[in-house]
Amino acid sequence: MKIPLFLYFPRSSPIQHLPSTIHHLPSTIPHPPSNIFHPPSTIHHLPSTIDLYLCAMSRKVRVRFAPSPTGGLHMGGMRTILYNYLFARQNGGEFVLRIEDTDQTRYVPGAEEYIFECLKWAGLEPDESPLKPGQFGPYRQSERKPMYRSYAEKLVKDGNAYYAFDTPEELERMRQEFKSEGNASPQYDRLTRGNMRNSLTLSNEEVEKLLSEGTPHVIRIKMPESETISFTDMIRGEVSFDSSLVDDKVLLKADGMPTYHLAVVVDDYLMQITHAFRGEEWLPSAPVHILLWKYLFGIDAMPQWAHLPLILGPNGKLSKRDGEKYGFPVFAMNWTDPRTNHTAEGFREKGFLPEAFINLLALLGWNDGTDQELFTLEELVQKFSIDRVHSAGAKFDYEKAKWFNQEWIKRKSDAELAPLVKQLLATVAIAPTDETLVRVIGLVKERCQLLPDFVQQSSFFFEAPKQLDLDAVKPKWNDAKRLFFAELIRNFQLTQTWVGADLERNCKEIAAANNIKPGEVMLPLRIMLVGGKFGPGVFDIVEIIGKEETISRIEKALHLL
RNA sequence: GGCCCGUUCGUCUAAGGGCUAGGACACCACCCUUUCACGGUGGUGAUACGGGUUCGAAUCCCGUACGGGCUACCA
Repeated sequence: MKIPLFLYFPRSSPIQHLPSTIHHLPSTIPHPPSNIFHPPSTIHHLPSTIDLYLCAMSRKVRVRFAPSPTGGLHMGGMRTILYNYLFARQNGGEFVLRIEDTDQTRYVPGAEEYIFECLKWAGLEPDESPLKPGQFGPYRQSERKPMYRSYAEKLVKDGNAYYAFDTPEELERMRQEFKSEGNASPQYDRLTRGNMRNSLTLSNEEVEKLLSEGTPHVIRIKMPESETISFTDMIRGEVSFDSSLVDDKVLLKADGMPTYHLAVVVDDYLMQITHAFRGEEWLPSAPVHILLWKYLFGIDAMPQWAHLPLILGPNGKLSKRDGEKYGFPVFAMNWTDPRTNHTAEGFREKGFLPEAFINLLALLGWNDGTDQELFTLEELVQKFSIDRVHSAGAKFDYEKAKWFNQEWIKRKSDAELAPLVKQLLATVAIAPTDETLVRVIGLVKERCQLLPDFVQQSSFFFEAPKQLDLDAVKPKWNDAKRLFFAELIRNFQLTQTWVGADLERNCKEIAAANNIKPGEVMLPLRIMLVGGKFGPGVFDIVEIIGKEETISRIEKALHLL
């Protein structure tokens, strides 16, 4: 039986394994009255399955992908998009694309358009986006700037955040000062905030004065002294943090823009997001986001989180650099950095079919429990389930990725492939007729892993090979063979109907008459026509390239032998 | 360093207390093939380690080791 995904049942009861850190907490913790904050004595009261069910039932499923337009779209991001898309389609929900461009110093022209193009190529188009606004716009955070400040101010008013006036130099000095063996990177937190210039340490008058003078400042969350912050991740089950170990993250920057932490919570709320998928690298900042939900909108409104496992390269989180170093694409499409003009390879240009790309991405961390590995997007929509997503990171295997592509090339019809191959052949100035091209594709497609392989595998059908691998022929070349080929040419010249099977029979008869085994002349003939030791059956090639071209290539080769 | 997450063939993974630990990629061999592929058959190859719980542990618990992530007025 299939359980709709939004009825999420934790795999293990949260009560079974208390976090070990819980025992070390001081015993004098205040007990806040929320059901998601668990001082030791109330740890059992997680929201029940029924609560989650009721909460989810009342809302239409809405998910979002929120990239920051700073460069190429990583395959990990692409997989997050896929899972979002599948989840939305499967639950009759909506998939939103929101641009997280709150860091104006990292603005990269063209990056946003590039992301739209990736989605289009993969066929994972959002229901709402900057290009297709719904009723929750705007869909760029830079255009939502005015909304964030009031939420930050509310946090300050309620005592959950504070103004901080420290300059970058002062922050750096603090980090140096508190650096020790036991603490490699001191945080702005309960231990250090008392030494800094903020509305916690300054008098009200001073704060008012600084504010009215327009002194640059940020707003930071004030992490509680000692609470256990827990939530149930859709993939990992219960995860807990000790609030005293989390730093006072900046919520609103000096330029008035929110940081990711504030923006993601405010926007997810305003856009009525019900399920939030993101990479595992976000797990450590989850407690900040949970607290913000509690302070701002109530924990019941918070989406269910799923932190997806990372896609790993040969050494850790897969990076653009890995691709360059080991020769495989990391981005969905080619990305050229406008500043350096440097291009990083993409799956599209490398010759992957979007179907294959989606297929391999889906299987990186998920499977349906059977031996099936090839899935169409429609099948994935049917069969995907978030609780079959692995919690461990998956190392990317380019060899297997190519296998997926090869399988998809074989699955596609010759006619479907034709326009793609035609485009590729055009780059080497070959312009075949559609009819011939489709025939050729049928003969060579199972020899191609990547689309550009079609050029090597099919160009000799349309033009004589520029180089012949004569070294494969010369060692065993002799006068008997020379005579044979002379006779073969004569025979071909006299042949009226040009049918591969008949020609092959003739060829074998001539060989037999000259006391030559057919095998001895097949390879030389192939080299003469193809140039190398590859390609479909020799007489399939002979038939397609035709009488004149066949004879001409044999004659040309004979001069070289 | 601290916190968090993780650990089954080289890689992706199956097995939700009960078989000989299954499949796929890659690799090797053979078959098919007058080339290269496709296809077919077979093979090499894994439960990190140590303790528990249990009649029985890859599976549940604890510890250790190892791997990864985070530790910015970046996302």
